[in-house]
Amino acid sequence: MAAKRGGARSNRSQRPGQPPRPAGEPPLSRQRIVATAVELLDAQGIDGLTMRRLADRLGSGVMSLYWHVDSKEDVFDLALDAVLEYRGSPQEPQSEDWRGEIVHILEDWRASMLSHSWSASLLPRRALGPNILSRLELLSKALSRAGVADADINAAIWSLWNYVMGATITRASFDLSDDDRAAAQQRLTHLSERYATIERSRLLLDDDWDGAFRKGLGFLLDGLAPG
Amino acid sequence: MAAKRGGARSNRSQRPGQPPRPAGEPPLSRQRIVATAVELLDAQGIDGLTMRRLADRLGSGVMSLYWHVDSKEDVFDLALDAVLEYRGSPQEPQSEDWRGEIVHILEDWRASMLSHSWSASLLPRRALGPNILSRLELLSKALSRAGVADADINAAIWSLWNYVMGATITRASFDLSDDDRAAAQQRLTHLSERYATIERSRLLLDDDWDGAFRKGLGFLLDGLAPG
DNA sequence: ACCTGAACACCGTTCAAGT
DNA sequence: ACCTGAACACCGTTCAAGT
Repeated sequence: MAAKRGGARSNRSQRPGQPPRPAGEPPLSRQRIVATAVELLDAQGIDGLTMRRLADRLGSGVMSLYWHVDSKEDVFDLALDAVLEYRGSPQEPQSEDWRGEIVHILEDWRASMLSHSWSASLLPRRALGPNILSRLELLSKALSRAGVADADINAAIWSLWNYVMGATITRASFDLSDDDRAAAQQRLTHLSERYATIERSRLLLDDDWDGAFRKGLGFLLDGLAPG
Repeated sequence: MAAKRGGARSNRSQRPGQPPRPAGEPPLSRQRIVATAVELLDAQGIDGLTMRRLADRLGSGVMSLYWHVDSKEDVFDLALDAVLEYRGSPQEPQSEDWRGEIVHILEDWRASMLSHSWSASLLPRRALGPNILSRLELLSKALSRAGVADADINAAIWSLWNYVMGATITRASFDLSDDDRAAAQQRLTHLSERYATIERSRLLLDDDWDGAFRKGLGFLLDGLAPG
């Protein structure tokens, strides 16, 4: 068994086309681990991230990771927050267009998550890193400036958060399965007496995700700050 | 190694206080598997569901499950949809209060998911089972009756879906970690120049989840069908 | 301070076989 | 038609040890 294990490991570290890491390999660090985890997640999805594979990519032993990181769970948290760094100009033009500003903040948030589609499925499990908090802060300020009453601010923030997270998660999960969607709509047609209404409106085939996101956000903002 | 395995198995099937299943054990079935999976998920959470543990609870060998079920993924799908069965009276009183009706549908949806908190974290990965579709159908009909224009119906459905799913996922994940939330708010205070606004509004300590849900839903419905 | 390999206690699923 | 055990190819993490 030990021999078999050994064989498997050497297969892994001699991946075809991947020469052994040069001796000048930079030392392990929390940062390098997180960056590589994001790469791996982008390439292989959520189930593709394995402490063993991560270590391989970094050219180190598995257990070396645990010096810099508490657990796999920790890696997930760090990767999620890393991907949510806000890259907008810190000094916004302070326009009068508060509504455009809020829409921009939320569309950017959604876009950041959609460009790393695993991030949506990571959300339900985890905590609020500094980059998420920064975005919430930004949003809160914009809502204040827009004149939302103090008593309504938290509810407004959570409403928008809920909407964005729901939309992003939905979009990311449906994206994986265009065929599934077609098949589902097919099933609907087949059972059309049970699902007559959503069959007729072609709910599952509508694929203008960006448009639907904007439209729904519009409804919500109308409700939040009428006039 | 074979011996060790055997030992582990017999430990498992002789859990303390759990007599061996009587010979009259009902036969395995898809239904029984799903029901037991839900039990197990309720008791142990998402990481607690294991094909091996599931088989143990059912008094069968692991591989017997695979006759009735395609994969673990399949079990997740079935468990999620099982928990979303709609238990309302099929013949609603058809009230004039369309808004109350919609609120009821969505609060019931949220409540169903929150009473099986693992269901929220399952959402991002998966498909639309019959019970989910039924709820969408119900919602669609209510929106029609409320006078939402046909052209807006799909956007309205997805907006409400996004909101409910986002709210449920957020609530379920924050529920696990009251301490984390307090710690996070603590951190905020400590770095208060960066997060001044959300620190002041005590965003992370606000725990009237039900109230926030209803309030935000109100905003959204105001936007969806003003007047 | 930082990195390591061996070992432990698990996983999901394939396969060939049993009834 | 339905159920099974052995085996395969993995996991995350503990631990004692190395530099």
